[in-house]
Amino acid sequence: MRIGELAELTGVGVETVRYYEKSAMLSPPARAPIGYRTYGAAHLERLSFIRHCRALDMPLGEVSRLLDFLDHPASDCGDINVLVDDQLSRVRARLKSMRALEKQLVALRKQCSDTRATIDCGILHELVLAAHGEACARVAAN
Amino acid sequence: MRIGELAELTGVGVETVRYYEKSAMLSPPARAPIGYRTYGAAHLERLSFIRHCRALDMPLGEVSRLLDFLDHPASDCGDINVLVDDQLSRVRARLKSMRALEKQLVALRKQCSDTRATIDCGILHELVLAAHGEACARVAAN
DNA sequence: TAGAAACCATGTAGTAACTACAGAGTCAAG
DNA sequence: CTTGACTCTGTAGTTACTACATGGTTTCTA
Repeated sequence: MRIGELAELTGVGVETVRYYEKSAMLSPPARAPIGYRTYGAAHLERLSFIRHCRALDMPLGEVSRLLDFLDHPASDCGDINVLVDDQLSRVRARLKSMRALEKQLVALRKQCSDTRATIDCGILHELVLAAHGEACARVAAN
Repeated sequence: MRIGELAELTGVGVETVRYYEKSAMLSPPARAPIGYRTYGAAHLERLSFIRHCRALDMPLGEVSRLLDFLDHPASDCGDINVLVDDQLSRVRARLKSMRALEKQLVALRKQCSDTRATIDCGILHELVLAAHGEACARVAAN
């Protein structure tokens, strides 16, 4: 299988596959006499694994650690639990701040529902006021 | 006010202030005879505005557009509404995928609650199987 | 008043995870 | 036989910062 086919099957770009190889996520494949990369089923599995983890929003560094565990089946898996727990708390923290964000944006959007001059736009007013308030709070805190 | 004070008041790093200047988010300030940047209240307001928008997770490009609106108060504000709506849908899309993500991670975490050999780790098994399944689905789809 | 700590300046390079070329070689189809 | 699609390498761009390296200035302390 050449790089284009592998990329298609896994839904990533060709450049990304080469990038993964360069950053040691994928082992260098065999080469056809002419120099073209030649992949087999093992590479397909490994690349799918990487993409699945990335879909879970894991940083490549953590995916790399998981791959190490896969390559050393005798090792203890306690660290895997920790890794997943960490990922889960990152996701939850992010989720929390995104929810707050959504609320703020909805409130902001309510400030201006029709088209008028910028100078009268409730959204812009609101943003300026909020920013001003934050700056003052900081000044007062010092 | 020198750069350090401005940075402190707005809660950003000194380097970040210089970065904003370089990328034209902040206009170049006056300079003391010795070359030090000298800021006034206007810069403080503007930087606070930028940080507030960034806290709403807006890309700098959009913040820059909002600043343009601020600088041209006579313009029509319809585009501001669109901008905020776009930001809101980005946030909501992200929120949706994060929620799905959390579910998957929780399910994953359940696969392995105690320490055992990596080869028996339910999490790793699950990840491998899921990745395998995705790859097969893609192959079948073609 | 000397010296150290803290501040400021510029410019460059690093981060994450790709993405987008430029320039050149190879291959299959019409 | 040429056109288009594919591949190769290497470099540079993206976002929003952050971290030096190197050198000048100010301010505090002994």
